[in-house]
Amino acid sequence: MSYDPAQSETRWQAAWDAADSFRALRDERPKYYVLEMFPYPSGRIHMGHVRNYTMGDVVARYKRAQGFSVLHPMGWDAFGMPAENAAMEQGGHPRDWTYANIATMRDQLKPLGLSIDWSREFATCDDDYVHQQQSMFLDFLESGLIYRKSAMVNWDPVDMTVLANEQVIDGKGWRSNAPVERRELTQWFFRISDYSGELLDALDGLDGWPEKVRLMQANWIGRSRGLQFAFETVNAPAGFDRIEVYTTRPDTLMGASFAALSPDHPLIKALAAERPDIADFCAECRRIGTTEEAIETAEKLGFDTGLTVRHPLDPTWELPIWIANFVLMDYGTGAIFGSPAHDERDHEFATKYGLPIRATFGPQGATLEQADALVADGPFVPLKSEPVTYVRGFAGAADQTGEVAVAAAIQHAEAAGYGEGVTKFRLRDWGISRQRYWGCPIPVVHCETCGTVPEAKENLPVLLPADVSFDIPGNPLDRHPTWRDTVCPKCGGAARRETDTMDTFVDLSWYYARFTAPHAATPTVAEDADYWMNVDQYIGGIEHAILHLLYSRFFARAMVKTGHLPEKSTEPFAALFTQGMVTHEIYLTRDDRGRAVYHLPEDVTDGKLADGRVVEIIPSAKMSKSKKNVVDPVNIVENFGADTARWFMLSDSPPERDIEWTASGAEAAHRFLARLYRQAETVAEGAEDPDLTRAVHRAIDEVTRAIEGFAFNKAVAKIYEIANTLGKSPAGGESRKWALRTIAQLMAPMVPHLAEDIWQLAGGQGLVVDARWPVADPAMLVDDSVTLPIQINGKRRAEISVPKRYAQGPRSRLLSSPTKPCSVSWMARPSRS
RNA sequence: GGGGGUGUGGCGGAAUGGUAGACGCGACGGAUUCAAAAUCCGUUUUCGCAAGAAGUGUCGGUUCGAGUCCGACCACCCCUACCA
Repeated sequence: MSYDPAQSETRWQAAWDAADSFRALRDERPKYYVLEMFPYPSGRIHMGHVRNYTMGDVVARYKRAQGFSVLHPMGWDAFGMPAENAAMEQGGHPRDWTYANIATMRDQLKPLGLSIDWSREFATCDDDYVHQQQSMFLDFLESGLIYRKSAMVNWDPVDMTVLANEQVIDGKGWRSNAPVERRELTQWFFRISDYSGELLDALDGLDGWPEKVRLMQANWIGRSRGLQFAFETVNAPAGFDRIEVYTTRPDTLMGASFAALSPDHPLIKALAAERPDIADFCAECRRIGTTEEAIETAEKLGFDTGLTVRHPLDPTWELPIWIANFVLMDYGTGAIFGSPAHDERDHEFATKYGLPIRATFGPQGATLEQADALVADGPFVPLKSEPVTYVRGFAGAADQTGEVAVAAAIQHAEAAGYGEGVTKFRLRDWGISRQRYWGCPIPVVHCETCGTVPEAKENLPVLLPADVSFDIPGNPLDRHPTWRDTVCPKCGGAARRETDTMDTFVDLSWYYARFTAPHAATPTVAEDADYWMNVDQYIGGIEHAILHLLYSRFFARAMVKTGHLPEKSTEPFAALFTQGMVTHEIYLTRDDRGRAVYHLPEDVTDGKLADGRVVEIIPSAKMSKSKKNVVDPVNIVENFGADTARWFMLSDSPPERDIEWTASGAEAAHRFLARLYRQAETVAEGAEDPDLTRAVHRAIDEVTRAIEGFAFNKAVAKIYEIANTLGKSPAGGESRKWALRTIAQLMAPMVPHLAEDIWQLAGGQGLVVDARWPVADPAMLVDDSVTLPIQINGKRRAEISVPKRYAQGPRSRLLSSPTKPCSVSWMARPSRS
């Protein structure tokens, strides 16, 4: 028999199924919950999935062998636009498309031999999941966590839907790539901004998260401390006596030269109604505001309204009110004061429109004249921590840092009563309304008499109607009278259903909790959540560092508040690991017009096509269909077996870094597995080889530490090493079999099928999947005799072999020599190799 | 503009402040074979026949000793961006 992955992988998967090995059970063992971000059922699994789920599987199997009761589930992120787009393009129903894809992908995933408890599988579009999510929505609504407001939204004219700020990239829709327009719509919002401070502060406690992700979230939440105060207007229309302004640099108040308002500011809107020139300017700003060139070139546009405001520190000092396209209505108050001397943007604006530029401070020791001269050509913007000299100060000392001056200015404003210190966050409330069909319906009705009324819980789930068509853009729910028209649960009168559905990020914000009790009649079950939560290790792509993870952290808090999760689940993910992408070279040739023509990897051999043409090679790019640099995992599994794909995914590159898939690497992985299989088959007579025994113990120690540290590439290297050692060892009989069995155990998390083969060939009892993780004997980790390198002035000059007991003690000595002193040192640890 | 990260052989990458280049790929040589594939045994940082010397982006510093710590610079990558 030779290594036959097709046959043996099927066999061992059947054996695990028969033994129900991976069912997650609540018992007396300590629990371990490992979760990989679940896939969107696009239709086929790709190499990124293989890498993600292999890593999770290594952790799951390793923890299982260590005696933990492991929860390792799988499900489907099944709502979303691609299903609807497919229905539009090819006909059919999004539900059918989605469930067919799930079936295909499940069939592709299962041969990988992942230790998943498939009994917990669900899709977010399952009626049951929709039901529980709607039920929680009603609880959140009742707790005041959800509200409805009219808001300017980002409207994607192609997908005909609202986008979250986060889904707008460079002014374009994240999916359609169409320039986003602004529209005013009544929308449902989650009050995530109420939790801004908490979500930010709690980042400090997430020790198991990458620093990078914590930073990205902190920047996204964006806390700033500043002064909010009001300008008194001079000749503004009635109702606009005061204009609220927010600034993080109140210390520059004496350098103010103008007030700038957003084109969307209420005062400007009021003026625009009267004045066509202002209306025209605002329309122009809106148009430019969403195109990509505007963001690139960022030209500052302003319009002088002719109105003025009084300076808060000097009522006789009037500042002009300008409309400025760079002032955003949804940050701060939509109004600022311009301080051109100390702000790049304000300086550009003031220069363009001939507004005064007055320095508030200059370099230490500067006079008023020097400071003013300095800022004439450009703004003076030192670090806030740098001491400067205030030449137009009004609070605190003349010589102080910006930080101190800001605090003093806030104190001054509060004492004098013209303003107060406030902390603001960049984080907006989370708008979840989507004008799409294929999502979780928002369980609310609009009644003519009672207004907006939550659907009664006994009427849940509100399921999507099946008879819909996608031949015209827009939301089919809007034009489905029998579904849309309903009765008010409060008064029984005629009412209309809410036709918006929820952002799919809502579905993703609690699936990890649902896995703890996936088929329960309530969203969660206290005992199950209490036992399984939190997720001990979460694994996924860095692209979810902000949105998904931040929303989930908010959602967990909302679930704690509404009693759906225990208090300890405020932070649901104890540890997070973000894995790198799978990349591949891109192969292309040029057509007669010089345009790129891409070629599939299987069509290229040694840099040439079958017809002999040489291809251009672009190194390491993310696998993408359009560039044709994709390798289908299904083919790899068919040709080499799942273990080869898994082994390659774990070798070479550290898990957090990108890995380049190469055909030669995959073949090498396969060769190694086959060689090891042959070694296990070979019956060798012989005695114990103490060197091998020691090497095996060392391997146990090193592989264990590598897996613990998420350094799977090092674990793989150590297994290569011990396999090479075994190949050269004269050991035979039981001692050799023990070595083989131990190697099988060490490999089992990575290549579980081959591990079972070897375990069996080497006389292991039962399944290796049920074997307890081996423990290294500390006494075997040190050699009796060690080779110590001798350094002279840090350079290796010699090595000596000494009995272990002499390899202790001082590490270096300073010696005198006839010419100059030199240091001789020796390492108190054994030589490598 | 702001924030973060990374620079080590031909390549992916190893190295608790203590022998730089583990392990793998590729390449080269040999064995086996009629031949090839597969397999097995070697060699493979550079210069040098050798002894030896140099060597972790560049320049400095700390240290008996620096890929690792500190400072400056260079290059590349990622994220983010009119945030008042």
